[in-house]
Amino acid sequence: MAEGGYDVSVQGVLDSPCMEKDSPQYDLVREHYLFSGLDEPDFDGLVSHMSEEKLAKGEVLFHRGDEAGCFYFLEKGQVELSLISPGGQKKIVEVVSPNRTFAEAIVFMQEKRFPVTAEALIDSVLYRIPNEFYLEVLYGNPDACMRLLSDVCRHLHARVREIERLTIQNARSRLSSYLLDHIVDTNDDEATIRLDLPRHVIASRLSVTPETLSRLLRNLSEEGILTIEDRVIFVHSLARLRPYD
Amino acid sequence: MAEGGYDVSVQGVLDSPCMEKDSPQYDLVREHYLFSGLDEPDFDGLVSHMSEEKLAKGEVLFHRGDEAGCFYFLEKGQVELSLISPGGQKKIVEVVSPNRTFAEAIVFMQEKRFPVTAEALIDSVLYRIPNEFYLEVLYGNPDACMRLLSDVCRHLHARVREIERLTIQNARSRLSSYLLDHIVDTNDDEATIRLDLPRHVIASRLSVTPETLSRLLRNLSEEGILTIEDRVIFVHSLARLRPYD
DNA sequence: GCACTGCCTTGACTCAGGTCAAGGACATGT
DNA sequence: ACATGTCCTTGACCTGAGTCAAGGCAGTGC
Repeated sequence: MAEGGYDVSVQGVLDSPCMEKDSPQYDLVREHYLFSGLDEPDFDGLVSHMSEEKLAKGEVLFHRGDEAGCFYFLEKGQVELSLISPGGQKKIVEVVSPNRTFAEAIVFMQEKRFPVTAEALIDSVLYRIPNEFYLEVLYGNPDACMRLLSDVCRHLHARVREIERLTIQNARSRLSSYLLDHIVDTNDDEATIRLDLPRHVIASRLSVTPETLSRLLRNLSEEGILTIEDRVIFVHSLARLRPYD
Repeated sequence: MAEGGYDVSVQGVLDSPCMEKDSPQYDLVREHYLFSGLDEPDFDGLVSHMSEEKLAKGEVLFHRGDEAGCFYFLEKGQVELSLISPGGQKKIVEVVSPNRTFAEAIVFMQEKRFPVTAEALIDSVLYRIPNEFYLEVLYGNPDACMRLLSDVCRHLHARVREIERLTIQNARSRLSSYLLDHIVDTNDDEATIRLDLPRHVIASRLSVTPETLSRLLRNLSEEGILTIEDRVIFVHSLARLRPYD
């Protein structure tokens, strides 16, 4: 499964030319911070070079090491970005949610190859944005440049925090951080959390095995810190959940 | 030791106004890719806002969380960038060598705080570059923008590779990668490596304890893969050193 | 209904790497 | 020469998290 040839071409889907002006999708993309700074002609020029791509659950958009000539805007679905070892071990670095771009850092990489593998977690729709056209637009647009810079720096910071979690926090603390990041509702010392991903995906994000994640959740539950109901978790004591080290 | 107040002011050294035009230092900074794209007036304007800073071994330049109004060019010395847990555990994320800038990604961070702590590993000399002036120059200079973008993306990629090493490689493989990255001379299947850092710093970079690093090196040596002479290592079989997974 | 498949949980066992404690090898100062 | 400090190595022991193997529990298809 971790094999798979390096298929640089589009996977099994035909590109449709582009999206309609003033369609809901058009507006969504327009609002993204990487594009909102562009003036209308620039943006429309860019849109005319975008193409839609549909991915079925489990389909791979690109493999790590593939030649990278574009980046993506996810319209709907969920896409995981992962690292895969020659031994077949997989680590999910990030899960992209709708209305977010990904792989935009590629635009400036010296080595134009994707550093991760992208695979659809559920059926997804995305727009492919060719690097060269975005670069062109960017060149004459300092504001857009600054936005992109700030975007990439945010990613960089997120990666540093991930390294921190991996090195100076244990599995339980990582889980706590994850849970605290996914609170949908809270009052006082209690909170409700909705897990929007299957357990094994969360496990990989946290760099533990599904078995360990399962045990950790059971421990927290046995300690009375939280109650689990399928994908919804009720935290009874945020103070006790919060990691110390 | 991991305590230390959040001292935002300059640590124990007076800023000298700036460096002389056409001094060797001036030329060195000028050649750095973040500045080489600037025209002379822009660069000189920037230089007039730079200030020199000297750090003694062990001195801290800034702590994680400190307000960040500038980034740095290291003229000489060695500076470690590290993460420190409340429990006092430290992880060295990067060691900066001379003629490199660091913390430049801060310029674009929404939250203007250093995400790491910077401490001199040996006596060091550096130049402080205020964000606002660099930003100003950058704004009118698409080439410099592109360089910075590519710089930040390189960092981003390095962090992704670090995450990869931490999650899908074991300690031995990480050490192998490190050694392979520090080859000074090689022919055929042999190589010479010079370690330019004390063992405990290398250990932290690899996210292992000094004890484990010591044992790993001994194992490799006992297996006949390499010979250790203080800070110089002779690899007898690169093939056997190279990590498999 | 029953089989099949995907996803999660549980228990028993293993092991890589951390912790703790005790030196050793140099360098520096007195 | 001797103390002191820093950095590194070694051994004995421990433990967090992985591995392996065996179910459990939907959901889907026949």
